[in-house]
Amino acid sequence: MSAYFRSSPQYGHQGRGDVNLYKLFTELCVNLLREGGVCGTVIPSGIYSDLGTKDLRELLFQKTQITGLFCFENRKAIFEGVDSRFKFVILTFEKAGHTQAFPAAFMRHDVEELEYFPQQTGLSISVDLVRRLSPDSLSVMEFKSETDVQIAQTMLEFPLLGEKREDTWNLSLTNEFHMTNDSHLFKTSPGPGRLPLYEGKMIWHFDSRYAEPRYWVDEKEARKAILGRGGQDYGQTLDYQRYRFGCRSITGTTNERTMVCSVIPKQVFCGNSLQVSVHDNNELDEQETVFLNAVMSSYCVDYSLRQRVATQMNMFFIYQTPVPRLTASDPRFMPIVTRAARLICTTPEFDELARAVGLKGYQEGATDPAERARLRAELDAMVAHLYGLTEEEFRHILSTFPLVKEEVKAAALEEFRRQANTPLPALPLSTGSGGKKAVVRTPREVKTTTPPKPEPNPATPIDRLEPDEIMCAIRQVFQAQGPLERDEAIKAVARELGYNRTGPRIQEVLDAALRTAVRRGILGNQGGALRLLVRSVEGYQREFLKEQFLSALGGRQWTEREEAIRAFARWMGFARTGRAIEETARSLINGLLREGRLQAEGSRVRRV
DNA sequence: TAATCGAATAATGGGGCCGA
DNA sequence: TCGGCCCCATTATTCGATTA
Repeated sequence: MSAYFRSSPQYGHQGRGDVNLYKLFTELCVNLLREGGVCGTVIPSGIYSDLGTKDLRELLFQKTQITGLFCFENRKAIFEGVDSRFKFVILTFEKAGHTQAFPAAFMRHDVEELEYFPQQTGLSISVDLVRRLSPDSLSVMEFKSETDVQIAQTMLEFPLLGEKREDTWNLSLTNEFHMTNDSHLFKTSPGPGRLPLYEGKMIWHFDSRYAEPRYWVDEKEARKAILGRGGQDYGQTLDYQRYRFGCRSITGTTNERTMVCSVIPKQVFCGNSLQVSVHDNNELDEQETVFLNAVMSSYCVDYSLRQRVATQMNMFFIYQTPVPRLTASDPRFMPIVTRAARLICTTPEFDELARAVGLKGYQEGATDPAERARLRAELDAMVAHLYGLTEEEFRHILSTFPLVKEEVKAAALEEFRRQANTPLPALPLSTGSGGKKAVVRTPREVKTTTPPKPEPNPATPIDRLEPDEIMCAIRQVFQAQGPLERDEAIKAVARELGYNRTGPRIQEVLDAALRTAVRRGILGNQGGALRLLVRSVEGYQREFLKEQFLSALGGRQWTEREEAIRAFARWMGFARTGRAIEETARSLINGLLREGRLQAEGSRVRRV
């Protein structure tokens, strides 16, 4: 049966995964429609989230105009006998043209709401945004408000975790042992030569002993299984002998937390309900593992994943999460690492890890519940700042965790506010009253080829700074701080550029730069205060961007495309030319070429 | 052949409701 | 007030399938 469907030309968009009636049916609907015909169908939510429906989404985006994606949860037993957490979609589309944006509503409980959809409920999601958020799967995130879209775009300033980078660490996940396929290896009692088998339920945030193990594995047998039949065991260090990042693969969006992860001790094996990081190519060192764990444990990342995941924390979801991949060369790195390490390293098995991040030993781990709560609030706030979120946005994120205690959320928010006023201490470790100060090791040499952020040289006179460098500083400041009066703004930008005093010359230059920023649509003037107009490049009108692109290009000289894109990004104040900017700029170039406002020769372009 | 994803099904324990 | 029962949240297990 499945062979028939897989080979049928009329079912050419079924993609990977199981043959599934609703998938077949959806494609059939598209095929049967005449041009201009419309279709409405009730199907499982997998249509917008699963990897196996990627091709179908592509088909719907390209061959139809989607007129509605209304998703409801079966909480109120709209379909009897179906699990309450199962989600369905009422999908409507017209076979005409293609979809640029579509109205969507998620996690509704009452079908009556359909009456007001999409006029009064729901929001518009652009296909372009879907492509940027989920380049690998085209899965649609479950946005419930414009704030969600905004936050997603802000977070997208950082590279997706699955993107392999030369200049920083990378994450690759694996399932070590399969609970079914490898069950012959599992013993039900500990013994000499046996190591515990960790499962998902055994961990919680910063806690790798949340429950006791059920199974043990003979180390020799396990090594043999890991190395496979061909692999030689000459005593080499395998991943289980390192500290690893591990996360639960069984989860749910209505659970207290959706992303549950921790650093796993050495000398344990992991079942497939606990996916772990791969280290055999030095992808991640110990400090970076701790850093990754801190970021992944945060409400920010969890919130992002909750909008994608159903019940399985699949790897492709994790790989499509934007994560700031800081290294020890960044001043914000160690404050996060040391705090997270104090939460993780509370037992002797983490002594080595504690030392690797600069603590004296596991004795410096935080065991007092109040202190642990404080450290967690600090970490969550730090990560929220790292992502460049506003207080409103962070508040919104916290509000999407109804099962988390109010006081925990309040502490995180309060800490967020405090950190907004007081920059983070470089050496964080105040271990409470009477506690000893920890020593932080000098950051190790990082294997970065390019420094993550070019530090402005404070010695450079302001007149000699590149104008675009000032634009980037302006965007940076407003991204971090929100609306500012003109005078405050000048001071803040000056500080960002490394000037401690704002003399008359600096004031003059920066005042002019702020006006330029308004002209370029970076800032807006609202009631006397300046504020960031648009956080990321896709918030702009396309026509406006085309003008800006041409302006950034300057005269009629030939410019390499790459260089032109970079110049455009700086012109708009974006210090990093991320994927979003890159894609937008390429599309602008194509548009301008079509309109004859730009000409191309090989890889170079110039104004006409 | 290992890695990975997807779907169906199930066990368990707590909380709350309800009738005796 | 108490016991039974159902719902919900949580945490899986198992099987089927494709793809690199």
